[in-house]
Amino acid sequence: MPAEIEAAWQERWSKSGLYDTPDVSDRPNYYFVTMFPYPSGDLHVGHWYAITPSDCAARFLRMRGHNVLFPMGFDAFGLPAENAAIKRGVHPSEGTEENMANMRRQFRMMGTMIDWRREVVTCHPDYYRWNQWMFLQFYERGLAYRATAPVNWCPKDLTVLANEQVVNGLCERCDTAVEKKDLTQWFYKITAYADELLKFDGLDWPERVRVMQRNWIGRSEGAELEFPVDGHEGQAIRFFTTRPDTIFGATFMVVAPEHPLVARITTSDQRPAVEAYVAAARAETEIVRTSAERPKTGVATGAFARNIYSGALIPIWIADYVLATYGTGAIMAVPAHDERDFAFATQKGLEVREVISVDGTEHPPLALAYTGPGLLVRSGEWSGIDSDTGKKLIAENAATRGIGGPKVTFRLRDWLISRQRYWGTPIPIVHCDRCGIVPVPLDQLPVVLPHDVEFRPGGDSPLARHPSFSQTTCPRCAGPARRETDTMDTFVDSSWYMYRYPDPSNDRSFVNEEVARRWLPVARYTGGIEHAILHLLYARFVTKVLRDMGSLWFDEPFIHLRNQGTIVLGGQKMSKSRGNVRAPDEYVLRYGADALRVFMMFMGPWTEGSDWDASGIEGASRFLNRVWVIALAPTDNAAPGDPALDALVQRTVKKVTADLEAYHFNTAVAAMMELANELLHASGSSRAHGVITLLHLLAPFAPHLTEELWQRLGGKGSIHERTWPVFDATVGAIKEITLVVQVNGRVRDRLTLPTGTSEEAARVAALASDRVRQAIGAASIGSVIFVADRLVNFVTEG
RNA sequence: GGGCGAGUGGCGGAACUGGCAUACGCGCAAGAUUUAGGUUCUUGUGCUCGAAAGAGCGUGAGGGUUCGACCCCCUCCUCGCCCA
Repeated sequence: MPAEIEAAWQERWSKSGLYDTPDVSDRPNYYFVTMFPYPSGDLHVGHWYAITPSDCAARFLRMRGHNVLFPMGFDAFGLPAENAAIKRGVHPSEGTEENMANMRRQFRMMGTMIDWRREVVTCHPDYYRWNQWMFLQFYERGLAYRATAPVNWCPKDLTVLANEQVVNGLCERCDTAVEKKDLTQWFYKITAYADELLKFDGLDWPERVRVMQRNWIGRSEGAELEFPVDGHEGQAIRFFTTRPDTIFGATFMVVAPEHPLVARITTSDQRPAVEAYVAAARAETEIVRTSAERPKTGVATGAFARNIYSGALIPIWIADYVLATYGTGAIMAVPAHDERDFAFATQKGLEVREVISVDGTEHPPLALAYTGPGLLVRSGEWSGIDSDTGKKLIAENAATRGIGGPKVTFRLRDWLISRQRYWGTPIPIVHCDRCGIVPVPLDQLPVVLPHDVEFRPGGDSPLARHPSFSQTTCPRCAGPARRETDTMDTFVDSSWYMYRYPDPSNDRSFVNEEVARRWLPVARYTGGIEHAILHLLYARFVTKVLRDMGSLWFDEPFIHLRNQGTIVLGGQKMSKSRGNVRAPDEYVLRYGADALRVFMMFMGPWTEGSDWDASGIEGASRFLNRVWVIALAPTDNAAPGDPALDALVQRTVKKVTADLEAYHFNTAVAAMMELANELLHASGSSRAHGVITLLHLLAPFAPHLTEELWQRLGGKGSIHERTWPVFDATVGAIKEITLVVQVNGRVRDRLTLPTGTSEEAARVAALASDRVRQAIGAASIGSVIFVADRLVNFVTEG
């Protein structure tokens, strides 16, 4: 039954173009985007959980008078399709197209208000040519560059990864331990925007996400300095420290085993131990090396540096807890004021020298590192000043001595965008023996991904083996040249797709400015919290670059952001790669899409996520059946109205409206259930009005059922084009309240009184209650607490 | 280790700004309708004592502030996320 009604309405909506959103209308435009999926083949329950509440919110805004654009597309490049090609011989484009066709069908089945005319598919050349265009613009501005660096390599996916794609030292996709490799790769210079990316002014974003991005960017202020290596004229070890105020306490140095100076300064008697240690450290992963629980290991190089502040000669050690890829790959160790240095010093018997003291006096040997603020002691001319001032003064002093100075560092690294894989956007670069790196001229875009490639497990990218693709002529000198065969990280594709929906088929620019000005930036964006760093940070970066290029006029892509929680099954996030997905199709077949939609929104607070337990869908289904029965039951309109029911209807309008504004779908559904329960037993004109109002409130949640009932009840046009009910405060006013009567904080009675009853009247009414009098007994009343329309509390004395 | 969030019936969860704890739903029990099952409807459903009226206890544990605490403060436990 629901399935038939639903399919019929989907068909009619599609034919009538109900969800085709015009660029210009008599209503204000509102751009609502929810994250597009990777075309993995099926929309599972997790996708429904992400999308149907967003659709509900978009429909709500539409009924409130906005011209809402709610588009959808596919993040269609990526590894799974290519891995399937290697395993099963299906070309990635075929598999992807098939998957997208199936998922479009499923999207329709959900009853979403997606405007499919604006679909964006990132693996189509008319989309990815703009990836290439942007790359060339970035290149021209020095924001895309090629460099050799130790990069993250996933030995299973056979490609490099961006820092953001390495989670606890494991590949974000396949949980394989990531290795470090020195490779020449393409980067986007996101660090150039590090400071601006720390600002979230004017954004309505969850605090959590902002904190995560701030942590990821990891700005730290300090100083970069150098200490000369004793006995090695002209050699110095540069290091960054956030605590230049503790420099007099630097009693040794630690450099990464991979540090270039290690081989040069190691003394001959230490050489065998150092070489063995370096070899062992190289074999370890970063997670193991930096784990706080792991005992600190290290070997002395035999060399010494001069702490030019304290004047001491301090030993230089190598230890694997210092990473070559962070900062300068070397630190000054201040065991008295850093926990890791303290642990290392204790273990190796190195000197601990206190230089920061809470009370300004020196203490006996410390049992623990003191990492807090204090006064400098044993710090030469700076002794006695506070540590914050000390940081500043010593950093400045280093600058005057020509050995460094104040410095701000970031944890954020540049975004590594090259991937040694086939199924992605080709990087539009030609390598010419004569001219070097030559960008592909703009009029030659797109550089189309060739279709006829050979997929083989392992080894290099299929593009590198494709002769007519890789062999080309240099655009500059017309001599023989090679094309770049790396493709772009798919996060490049998704970093700007929201700018393409308004004008998806434009072949002159990525978006027409006039159209763009009608929609951009995104007013509301919803999606999974797992994208808090990666996708959202990249999208912000790309937006800022496009702004600086003059292509966009705003600073941030997404003004308002909310994240749904994750759907968990068997203790794990539901996802195809984890093999714990539940298909919605069987539920849709049995209960209908509306029931599944309502259930997903009713399960719990959307922003918190939930464990998947399908048994509750019965409740949603019963509720919708009840609405059906109530709506179609004959009503005697001549019968007198019921003010209490009218009031409940109005309060439900208020509650559902407020809840939808706040993404509290679960309590909105609960409120509508309560109203339905009342309507079931009501009759007369109030009931008829209540039914119509309920259908409007329910329309964004259950679009098919409400549309069908609206039509059956003789409504004109689509219910989805109707105006959202407005709360009538006069009708909805609460006329009677339950006053709780407490004696000494314990509830002794409840009285029904008119709203606004005065303290005096409430007191009198309360004391008229036998139960209250009994509870007070012989005691005398001390004070009386009165909260209007809520409670009166008698506090007794003696 | 640091930061953030969370912990409420058998289960999912609700509770405005410190004011009736457990709305709404699932499940369960009893009843009505039905040949039966299913559907639907009604009633009940935190724990303890009690025939009942009612009383006491009760929001992870312990303490505090307050007339009054799921809510605020302190200590601790557990889980999740981010950072190290």
